[in-house]
Amino acid sequence: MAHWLLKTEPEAFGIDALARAPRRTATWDGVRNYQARNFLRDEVRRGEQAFLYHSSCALPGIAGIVTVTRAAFPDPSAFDRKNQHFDAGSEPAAPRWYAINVQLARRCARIITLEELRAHADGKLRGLALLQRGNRLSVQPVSDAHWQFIVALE
DNA sequence: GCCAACGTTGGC
DNA sequence: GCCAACGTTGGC
Repeated sequence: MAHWLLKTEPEAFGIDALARAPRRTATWDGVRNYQARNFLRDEVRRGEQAFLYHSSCALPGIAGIVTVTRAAFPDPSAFDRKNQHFDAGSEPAAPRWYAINVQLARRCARIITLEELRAHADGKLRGLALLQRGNRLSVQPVSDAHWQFIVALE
């Protein structure tokens, strides 16, 4: 099974909000980047796990692990005129954007910081998408080797 | 199809 | 708030 990394801004929806959600489950919606959309739509499978990464905050890093409980389905927020992610170009008959459902598997004992991950950028974490220069993807693949190494950092 | 302008992301 | 990097838009 593949592994993933999902970015979120904790002020918008972070691990605390997920922990409080019913069944600790939420719809991962609002992705409006085609490359990230393609990962969601074509590759992310039910039962796979992902790191939940906090960005644009005081301590950027991996905050926890989530399990995908529902594979891709048309992103409802794209159809909702009142939603900030509304996209008139996406229609139910031909959806442009996709969402998944995720459930919090567990919090990390501590935030595994971007700084710490970066310390291994030329070693065990060489090639990790998160560490690529200019990377902005909100859905990223994580290799098995990288996954195991990062889990062990905790 | 090119590419400049613009908007967004996200670390610092 | 700054700014580098990237994606998207739109004129041509």
